[in-house]
Order: sequence, then structure tokens, then C-alpha cells
Amino acid sequence: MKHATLADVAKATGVSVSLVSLVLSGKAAKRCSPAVESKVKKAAKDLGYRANRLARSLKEQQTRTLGMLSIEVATTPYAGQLLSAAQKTARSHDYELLFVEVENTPKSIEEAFGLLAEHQVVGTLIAAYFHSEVKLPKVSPKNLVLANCISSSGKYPTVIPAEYSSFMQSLKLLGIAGHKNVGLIIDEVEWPAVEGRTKAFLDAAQNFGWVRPHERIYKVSKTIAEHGYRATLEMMVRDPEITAIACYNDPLAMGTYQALKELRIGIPEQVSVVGFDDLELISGGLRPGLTTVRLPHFQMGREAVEQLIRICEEKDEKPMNVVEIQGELVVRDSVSVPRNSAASYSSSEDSARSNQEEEK
Amino acid sequence: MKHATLADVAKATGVSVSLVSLVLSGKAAKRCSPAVESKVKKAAKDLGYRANRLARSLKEQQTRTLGMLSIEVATTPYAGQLLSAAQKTARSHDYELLFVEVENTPKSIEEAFGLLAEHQVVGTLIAAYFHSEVKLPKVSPKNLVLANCISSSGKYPTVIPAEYSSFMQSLKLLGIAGHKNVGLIIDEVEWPAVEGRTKAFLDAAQNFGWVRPHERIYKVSKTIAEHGYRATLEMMVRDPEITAIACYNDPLAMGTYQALKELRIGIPEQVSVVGFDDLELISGGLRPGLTTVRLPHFQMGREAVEQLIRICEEKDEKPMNVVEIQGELVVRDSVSVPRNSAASYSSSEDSARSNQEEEK
DNA sequence: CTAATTCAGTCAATCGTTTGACTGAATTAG
DNA sequence: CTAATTCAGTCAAACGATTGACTGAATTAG
Repeated sequence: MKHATLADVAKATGVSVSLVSLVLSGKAAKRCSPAVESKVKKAAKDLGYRANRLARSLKEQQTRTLGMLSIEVATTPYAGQLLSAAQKTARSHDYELLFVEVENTPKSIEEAFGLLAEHQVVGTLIAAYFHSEVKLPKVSPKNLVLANCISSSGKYPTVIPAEYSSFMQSLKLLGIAGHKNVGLIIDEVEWPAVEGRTKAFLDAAQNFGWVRPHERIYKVSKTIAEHGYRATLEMMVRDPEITAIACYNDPLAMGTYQALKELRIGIPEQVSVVGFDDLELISGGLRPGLTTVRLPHFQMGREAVEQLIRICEEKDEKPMNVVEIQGELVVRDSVSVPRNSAASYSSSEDSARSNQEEEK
Repeated sequence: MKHATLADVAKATGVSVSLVSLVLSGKAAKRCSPAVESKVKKAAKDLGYRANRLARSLKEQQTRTLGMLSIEVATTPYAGQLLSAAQKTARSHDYELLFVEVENTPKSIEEAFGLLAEHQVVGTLIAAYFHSEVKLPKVSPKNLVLANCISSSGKYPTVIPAEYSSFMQSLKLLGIAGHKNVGLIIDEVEWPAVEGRTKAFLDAAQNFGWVRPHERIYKVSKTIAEHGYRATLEMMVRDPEITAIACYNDPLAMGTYQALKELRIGIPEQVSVVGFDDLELISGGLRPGLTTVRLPHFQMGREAVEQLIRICEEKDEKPMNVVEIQGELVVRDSVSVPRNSAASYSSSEDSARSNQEEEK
């Protein structure tokens, strides 16, 4: 049971294929009597006619299909929002998304470009799932937008998180609360994300007069809870006067929580903690709730597709080259004023004891 | 700079379009001299010729495109694996994936079906991100496979996790370790997943002689850490002899950890915990690592697409109607023998007593 | 009353690929 | 030497939708 075609509708109404096409695409302006028009529409509906996009695209010499290349996306919890936003945005402009997963190698990406070319996509979006550099092949399609990743070529419109100012929001919170002894736990690899957040930390330190910030950066080789735990233990032993810890991401913060709890250091009474990413499972699941910054995955997906469609349709006078999107500070309960400015926390030893007492 | 077509290659070599087509699709058997064949191939390569799939599909009256409908997928951390597997599997059979996100309503799904029909997809996959029931419209395409969801119609091949036997693996672990007092924290909503796991719990209780299992099922209205925390506090207060807690999923187990730590109950020395899902961020991030069951998202995606392709190509004598895929037990460090059966935990009485005292 | 315009539609070419039918030359069989 | 076969290709008709050019009739303008 194949789909009905224009010819079927034409036969059913006894008019020509041309007229049916004109009527159904609303271009029948002065070419059709109202009577025939409604007959055609009725027949189309009865037959369940739907245009064959292959034929239409072939004739029109262009599709409304976008290619979405995901770099090892799907294995991370970030994946969804960006992809979801991309699809919905595309859909709302009557575009479809052809989804392909690739590795971050020129070869793999080039293969995917080839595939997409065969499908005559009009534009391509490349998304990564943490803010990283993507390795493009020498020849790339002209309508290309990068989301959550950058390319050294710098030739393509790029939508990335505003690392610096996003992270700065949570650092400001610590600064304004009065913290002076703040530690940072961060990835040792020099991703763009690391760079921006480190700079934010150092600038915040400068602005708020934080003590010895350079010595209080702890690098970890993997940004997982385990490493956050170890870094925090080390930090608190070496640097017991620290009153706030900023973590590169939420999994690290999860480890920080574990270490602090093990050391009987109260959050946030004795040490405040901020994370980054807002992985709901972690940030909303921890006790107390983790104050963190929500990465704008949804917005990036939407913005990237909108840019892409704009350049595909050449509506754009001059596309923005890099769009930075601000994350949203999500305030939960892991930040308070530093203990030494609060009478009741005059001594961490006391607090530790009082914690134990409280639990009885 | 449009793409080269067969006509371009033909012009470049001075032969007919037909012959180029024949050569490039390897059907030139006896119709072409070796000399011309290599000339054609060279020209095609030089021009970067790639077949236009729209034209090909139009002519052949069938595409190699599959529709992938995701039900509110992308917001969950599970999303990726299934989608990733689906795409890779499709790709390995030379199929592409048109990705559409829908809501779980007949209307939204029907709209998507229409879109996919316009794109002449040969088959459709519907995936949900937790094992749930999907509401299909009255008319659905014939080549349809469900992944991680079920439909009341029961007409379509369905690939779902083996809830019962997957959960049973971790319950067996508790049973074999010698636990007799086991609590279950589970969603109050009657998803298929809840049903299967509850039955597993009751059967395990029967087999291993667990005490009063029915009274030890704690229902929560949301399966998040917070509710796991509250349920666990309640459970341990009401039922201090419990030595093991099985959680419906990992976020609940995260809450269980928090409650047990707050009560100063050691994991696993005093109470063992098992989760479900293997959300790496949680299960690998908790201390001690959470023993849990990895949901077979990747395998479901792959299996579903393979089924789909099989029915699309009508290779299948009789497609399996429901394929259940077993999850993998991931053993970390949250299970040990129960405290009162182990000599080394003779002091567990002490802990238990002190626990109770603390709770007063 | 003729000419121009409008109305209501049809014709036919086109997009790029595929493939069965065809052709003209060369080779082989008998 | 003729007839049949093979070789090396070409022709042309689709697939379904689009759209500028066209047509024949009716209406209107002058």
C-alpha cells in the first residue's frame, strides 16, 4: 500500500497533475475555480496524500534536511539537551535532522560529510559533548556550524558556553559571601573550558582579594568524583584554612562532598562548595543541594541550528562568528558565609564535634 | 559549487550517463571495456562524484532511511546509549537515521509519522528512555519497532530490558551473601519496570526466605535521591534489623547512601545496598562504589534496529515479538555478608545499638 | 462588433539515477 | 561464407513534484 501521489489525486478528481500541485501548494491563485479547488483538497485528504519530499527536493534542487554530527555524544548525560534543542528548533523551521555519530578524527568526520552530501543536506551542525576542539578534514561543507566545540580553522560560526562569565557567577557568589580562602579543583587537560574557568578563578581572586590563588589550584587527571574526593582530602590537609571550594564540574563536587563529610567538615557551615554543569542527578541529589551553573546545552542547540538555518537561507548579512552563551547560576544550599566571619563557626574543631553531637 | 552528477562524469569521459551509472554501481559486468571502466572511475573520483540519494531513492522507489522517534528522550542520561547504538547499527547496514523527538501522545506521534512518511522512510523505531508504555495513534506505519517501551496493541516487535531477571541478579547477590532482612525502595507508579522488579523482589524473598518482604517495600513518588534518602531513614527507624536495601534505581541508592551515612551505618559492613541502571556518574561516583545492574541501552538500540532492518527487508520468516535483553550485574563495593552472620562484625551489635540510641 | 483581457486549466520539460531494450561492430561457430 | 553470438555501449522511459509557457473559452473594454 504505497502512498498516494499527485497523479492519484489528479485521477480521483479528473484534473491534471499540475493543477493538483498548484492547489495543494497554495499557488493556484488565479488558476483554479473554487469548486475544483475544494474537490482537489478533499480528494487529497481522503487519499491521505503527502508530498514525496524526495521528488520535491530533486526538482527544487534543495532539501530541508540538516546533518547533525555528534562527536561521541551519546555516552554522556549532556547529550540530550543539545540534540533535543537542535531537533526541535530544526522542526520548527520545517527542517529535518539526519543524525550521525562520529569520532573526533578528520577521517571519521569526512566520511560523515560524504554521507550527508549524498543526502543533499543543506547544512551541517557538529556538536561535541564537552567544550573541546574538533578536528575537521581539509574539505568541509560550506554551511557548517559548530556547537559546544571549536575548530582551529576558525572559519565556521561557533556556539559555545561562556566559560568565563558562567563560572564567574558562582565565584562571585563566593566572593560576595566574603570568602578569602578559596580552592579550585580543575582538569589538568587544557580544554577551552579549563582555560576559561581558570581565568575566571584568577580574576575573581584578584577582584576579591583571595589569598594565594595560584597555590590553591588542584589539577586532576579525570574529572570524576573519585578524583574530586582525593583532591579535596589533600587540599584540606594542606590548607585547612580554606573555606570554599570551586569545582570544575559537578562530579568533582560530588567527590568534594564525600571528602568533606568524611573529614566531618560541614557544608556549607564550614566549607562552601560550588560545582559546574548542573547535572541534575548529582547537583539536585547531593545533600545539601549543590550550587552550580547550568550549562546552556538547550540554548546552544537552538542557537546553533538557528545560525545554521540563517546561513543556509543566506538571510544573514554577516553571521556572528562566535556566540557565547551564558550559563545560569543555580543556587541551592552549598554556599554560605565563611566560618571565620560567623561567630558560631569560630573553630572547625568545635563544629566537627558539634556535628557529631547534632546527629545524636 | 554544486555536486557533480552522473552527467558531469559522463561528459568528462565522453560516454553515456547510463554507462557511468552501470560502472559506478558495479553492474557493468559485460557491458564495458576495462579501459573505459577505469577512465570513468577516475573521472568520478576526480570530480568527487557522489550519488544523489534523492534521485536514486526516487527511481528505486525506496530509501535507506529509518525514522527514529524519541519520546522525551533527550533529557535523561540514558538517552545516549540507545540512540548511539541505533545510529551505529543503522550505519553499519548502510541505513541513515532521521531523528525526531516527540511527546508521548498519539497526536504528536502521528504528526511525526506523517513527516517520516514524506521522507519515505522504510521503517520506524520508537524509543523511550525509561521502560514505559507508549500511546500510538490508530494508524501506524507497518515497519515499526519499539525499543525500551511497550504498546498496548502488542502488534509490533518490541525490545525491552529483562526487568525481572536483571534485577534478580543483584537480589541473588544479596540472597547468596546471606541477607534475610532486605528492604526495597521502589517507584509507586506501575510502570512495566516497577512490576518486573517488584516480582523479582518477592520471588527472591520466597527463594531465600527473606523476612516479611511485603512490609519492607517502600514506595516513593519520585525516584530521586531525596526520596531515597527519606525512605531509607524511615526504613531504618522502623526496621533496624534490615541488613540490605535494594533500590529501584541508582538515584534512589544515592539517597540511601546519604541516609545511611547520616545514621552512621557503614556500607557495606552494616547495610548492603544495590541499585539499578548503572548511571556511571552515580554508581561509580559513590563511596563505596555501588553494586548495580547496567541497563542494556546499547544492546537495545542495536537489537531494535537489527529487527527493524530485518522486517524492512522482509528477510524474516517471523519476527520475534518481544525481545528481552538482560542487564549486566556491575559489582562494586556496596555488598557484603550481613553484619550478624559475620564474626568480624561482632561489634555490629554495638553499632546497631548505638544507631538506635542516636536515633532517639 | 472586434480586440484585449481574464479565467480555468493543461502541457511538457526538468531534477539525477536506474535499467530493460536496443544497436552496430566484431568475433566466433558451423 | 553466412548466421549466431558476444562485446561495448547508447536510448529512453520511468520515479513524483514543480512551474513557465501555453490554450481555448468566456468576459470585458472600447
